[in-house]
Amino acid sequence: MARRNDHSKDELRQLTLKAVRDFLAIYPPQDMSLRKIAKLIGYSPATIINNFGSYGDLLLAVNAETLDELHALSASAIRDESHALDKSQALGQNQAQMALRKLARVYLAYARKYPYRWHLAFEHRIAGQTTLPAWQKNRIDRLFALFTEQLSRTGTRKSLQELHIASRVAWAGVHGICLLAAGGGVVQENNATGEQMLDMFLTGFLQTYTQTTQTAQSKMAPIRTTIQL
Amino acid sequence: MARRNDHSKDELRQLTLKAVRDFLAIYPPQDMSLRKIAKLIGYSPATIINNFGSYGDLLLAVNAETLDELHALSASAIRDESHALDKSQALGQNQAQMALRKLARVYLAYARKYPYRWHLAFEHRIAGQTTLPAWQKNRIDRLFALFTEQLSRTGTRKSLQELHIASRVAWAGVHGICLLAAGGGVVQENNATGEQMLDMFLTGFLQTYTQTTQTAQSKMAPIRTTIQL
DNA sequence: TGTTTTTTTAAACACTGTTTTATAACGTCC
DNA sequence: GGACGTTATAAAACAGTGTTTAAAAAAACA
Repeated sequence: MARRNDHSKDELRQLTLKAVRDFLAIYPPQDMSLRKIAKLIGYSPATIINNFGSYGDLLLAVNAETLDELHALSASAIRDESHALDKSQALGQNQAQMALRKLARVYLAYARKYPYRWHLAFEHRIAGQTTLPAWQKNRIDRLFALFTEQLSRTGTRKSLQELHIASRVAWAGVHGICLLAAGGGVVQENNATGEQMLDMFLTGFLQTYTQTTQTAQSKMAPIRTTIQL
Repeated sequence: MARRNDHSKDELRQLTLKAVRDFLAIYPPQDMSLRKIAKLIGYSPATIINNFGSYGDLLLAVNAETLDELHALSASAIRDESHALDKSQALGQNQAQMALRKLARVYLAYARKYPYRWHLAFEHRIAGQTTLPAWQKNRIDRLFALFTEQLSRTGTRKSLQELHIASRVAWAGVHGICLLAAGGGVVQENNATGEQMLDMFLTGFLQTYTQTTQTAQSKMAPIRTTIQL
């Protein structure tokens, strides 16, 4: 019940975050608890709450780390691909497509390597918190931006609106495939490899996206746009 | 503490399931609890556990209902589309494509109308249950099968393996887009409408899928297939 | 040294899902 | 009708959860 001064405030933060990371390397999020983490770092539950605000805020901090790590890996992968000179076709457009494929593969590799943390970052809802804080939303937007950048570099002339939508579609496809391939959730897929699925998706998507300048909906069949259940 | 006989065993099951459905029509899953549902139906928590096995099993039963409902709506939508005669091009291939678009829209409409139940069905992990029971996995497979059927009707000659993968890709894309459009999760998208995203995705996917018989990976660029983080 | 501030936690609180145990009602047999 | 076994129900206890309160000890400052 007394002051210990074993660690500074920031050291304790890092210590706690590492404990969570280590825990989630072995056990799923639903097996984790504030009290277990507290025992793991040798402090009381109240101490963690004093430092993070609440258990939910601790999870939010962990998710921020996860998103930062995923972003850093993706950004550097893209950078490598952009700087690599393509002798067969030295066109920036194909570099952008390559970068997009690489980006998707980094996503999948990350989801496979850290499935529990990956799941927590994307499907966790903070109890009682109806909307997530701005600094967290910015991290999500930064991930979308990676897709937007590469799509804009494909050389195809598109409206800003359409570029925006396309980047969301690209992200959604990659994310959905990672859900299947990384497993851990309700849905799972063992027969098909994630790489095959990613390739099939991106091939179809990029081919149509780069071959035309007209909007997608103008090409589509004229059926009623919304469905009443 | 005594026997009441107000409801039969099956009546009580239905009563409980309806209470959960009603609850999830207003409040998110993390706000729900066994005791709240018990109070809602006027029985004790132990009674629910006696009838379902555990709280997790109750959620599983609710998810089964959700998946059944989604399947039924999807199947009938496809049936309608298949029986509708297309005067402009009376080809079964285009009917299949139309059915696929309709299927995707039903998914989106359902995710929008029952967001909490939809989320619960696809992202819930039963605590302590490492793998979900076979009767639940069958329901998931039945949903995949709807995509497989329509893809096989597009007239394009594909190997069984490739058809299998393609149906997973189609499902993953639709699911990822529904995640974005139906919101409720960490990621959310308000600017782009779900319909636009679905159209863009399916247009690209179907165009490439139907235009060629060769495998997707043979067309793709020869880069290393896996990424080491 | 005495006072204030900061850090830490034990204990209490209001929850959670689950198990145990007791009891009241039902169906069945004599 | 009365006794018996079965079945349904719930109260209470249990182990766990995140959070709040209150107190105490160490550090910092006067």
